[in-house]
Amino acid sequence: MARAVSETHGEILAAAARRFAVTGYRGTSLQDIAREVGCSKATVLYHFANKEALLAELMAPAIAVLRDLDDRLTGLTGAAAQQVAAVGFVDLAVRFRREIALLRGEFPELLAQPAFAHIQQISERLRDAFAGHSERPGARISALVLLAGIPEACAEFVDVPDDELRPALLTLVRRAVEPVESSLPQPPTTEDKES
Amino acid sequence: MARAVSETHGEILAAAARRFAVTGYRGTSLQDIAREVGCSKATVLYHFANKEALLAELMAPAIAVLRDLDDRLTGLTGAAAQQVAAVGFVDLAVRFRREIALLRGEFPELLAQPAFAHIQQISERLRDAFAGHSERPGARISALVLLAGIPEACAEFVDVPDDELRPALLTLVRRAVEPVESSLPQPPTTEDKES
DNA sequence: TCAGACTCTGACCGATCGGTCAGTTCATCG
DNA sequence: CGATGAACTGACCGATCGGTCAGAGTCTGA
Repeated sequence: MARAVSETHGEILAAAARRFAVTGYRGTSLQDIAREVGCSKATVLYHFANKEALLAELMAPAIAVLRDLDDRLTGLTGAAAQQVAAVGFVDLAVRFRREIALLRGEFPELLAQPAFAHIQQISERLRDAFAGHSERPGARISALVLLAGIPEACAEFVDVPDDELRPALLTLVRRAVEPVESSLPQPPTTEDKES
Repeated sequence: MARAVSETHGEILAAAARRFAVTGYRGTSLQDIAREVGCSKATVLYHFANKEALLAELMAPAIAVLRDLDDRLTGLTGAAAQQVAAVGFVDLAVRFRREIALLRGEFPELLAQPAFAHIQQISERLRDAFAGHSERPGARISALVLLAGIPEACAEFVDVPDDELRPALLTLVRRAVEPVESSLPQPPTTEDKES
């Protein structure tokens, strides 16, 4: 009955994604996943060190893109940071909205897990960029509303095609974001916004 | 050692609020709450039928206001509905942001509990109103971003005073919301928006 | 004084959780 | 053929969960 290793590994991963999307991470037991695959719980733990490793592998691509966005943000300030953050984050949320849907509302406690320790800091820098590094409360509040609301909307509209969801979100962001006062006379370097 | 009933009852409620705010609803056990009060777990369950009843009593005031908003929304369409929904929802989120913070990201599964069965429907009607009852995807997407993001922002900025948070959010909503085409020539009846 | 109601508790329950482990099956290869 | 190692499993573990229950302590009013 032993299948090729990669086969079962992938099946477990797919089953986990399906179950997490329905009942959430905490609400899904290893037994549930095993039942869906048609193997024993011990088999799941043979292929993955623990439950957290299963989630980490599922989220790895999305996290890689998030880190890349964080890198592209370093050094940018004001309107330039706003622009890169907005385009990058909307793109990220749209592309990985299925992964986001898996975690529906479990981000806070999930981020506390060792595997996602750095995500917290990245999201704080992203929020700063969204606010154009402004200290004005209005700017920071708008930034957080968008950063929290966009993933939620992406997870909800899983079936809306990318090229409909993305422009709608970008239009919303442009309208909603507080225009930042150019404290530094910074030329709008929009050259790398589509890299 | 027996205290007055209302005293212990209130202490348990306060302790639960404190613990829920830190570790979330699911992440807080009845034992945790009992430890914080300085009584036994059985005492907690003497004063409250079960864990869900504890949460329900904690959220009761917020839910009452939400139902009231829902009532005021019935019959309204287009821009009028948008206006009432925006002002009402922002006010609700600001006033009860401590209660919202308790549940940080646990809304989806919490709403599945019997005690909150009707909330799901109310929030759907609220989303419709935010979108001005428009079917345009852009309008519906913006509505969901705001409806999901505003509570999150309110929970995050617990320490920002009301009269700073509220106008910032209202400004954001006015900028972000898609202006609805007045399909019905409806006079802007804003008379009851501040009742 | 005493019955009954109220408040509170320790001990216990069944269920479920993530995770471990010894051992079985089986394909591959020297 | 026999040895090896990867794939897989059932049985089991300790911990924790929400919840139950019989009974102890205390107060009150007839």
